[in-house]
Amino acid sequence: MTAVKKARSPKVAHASGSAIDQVDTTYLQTLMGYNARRAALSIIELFLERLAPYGLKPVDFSVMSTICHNPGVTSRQLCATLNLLPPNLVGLIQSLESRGLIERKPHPHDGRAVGLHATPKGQELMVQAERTATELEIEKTAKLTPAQRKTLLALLQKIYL
Amino acid sequence: MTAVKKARSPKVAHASGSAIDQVDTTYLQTLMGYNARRAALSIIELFLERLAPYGLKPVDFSVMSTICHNPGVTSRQLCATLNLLPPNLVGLIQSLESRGLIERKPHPHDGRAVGLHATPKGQELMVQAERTATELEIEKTAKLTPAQRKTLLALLQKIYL
DNA sequence: TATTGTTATACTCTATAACTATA
DNA sequence: TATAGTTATAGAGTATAACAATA
Repeated sequence: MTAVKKARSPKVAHASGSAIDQVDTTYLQTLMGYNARRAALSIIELFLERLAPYGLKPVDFSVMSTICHNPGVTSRQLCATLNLLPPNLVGLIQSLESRGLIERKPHPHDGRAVGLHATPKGQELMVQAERTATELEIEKTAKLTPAQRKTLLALLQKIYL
Repeated sequence: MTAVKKARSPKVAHASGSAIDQVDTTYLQTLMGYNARRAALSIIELFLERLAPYGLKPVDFSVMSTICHNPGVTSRQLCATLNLLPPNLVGLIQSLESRGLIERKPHPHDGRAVGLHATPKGQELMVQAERTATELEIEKTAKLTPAQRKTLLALLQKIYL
């Protein structure tokens, strides 16, 4: 069930003039980066469709979710946590604020920083959005048992955390 | 060991004026898309460094690797296999050709199509590049046992294949 | 009529340098 | 001096529409 086929050496080749009917990706499938990227893009494709009604793309969603679960979090903390660059967060935050989903309040101890808080409207949106996201993910991972799903999450976190 | 903590509801919040010291990402960590993307980006980051000497980025690498293992493969087949769009492959193929890594030969049965073949130079480069990629991946997944690594690959493929 | 490969182009995402205000 | 937030901008990646040549 977890068997992985041996990758073919690049030197092994078909005759020069023959056509390929079935493309062999055995080697690429041995690479974690390739598989993780393909799996992520597959999920994100559906994510974009399902979350479009909320006006949220993956990064917007992760930022909003993190703000909801961490009221008062700063931009810098968001960047460090979600691996974003500060300049790329500025417009995103402004957009969320102008939509009335978040508020910027002065930081309690640091006059340079700004605490980000979800408004009631933003909180309500995210309750629905998170429900939608979780549902979509369960659909996309339908071939996995709940135990396999837990295992997969834990193993992925061992790579990037 | 594979335990997954319960996600906190978005409604649960700290007091409005308090600062966040440790950012809670419990909910995002329950999402496969988030974890797969973070893991992929973590691996790709090192991939870019290590494969830069070969002049190969992830997409170049996957295209070259697929051509090596499938001599005579067409652009369309590459697009379908690697989930790329034809217009975005044109410049990439031209670049690989001008570097002397691949050759374009007429397709045996289809006058519209062009068969792509790795040159000896391209094959030699890819033997080294694939070795480097495999090494880097083993480093990045060092926290996983070989059995866990196999499991992870198989589970990811259940999502996107 | 459908498909392969191509061109042109637009849009999004990501990255870098430099500035200001505060610590 | 270092850090938070910001601005401007450049580069890479990804997307759509339309075309010529061939099936």
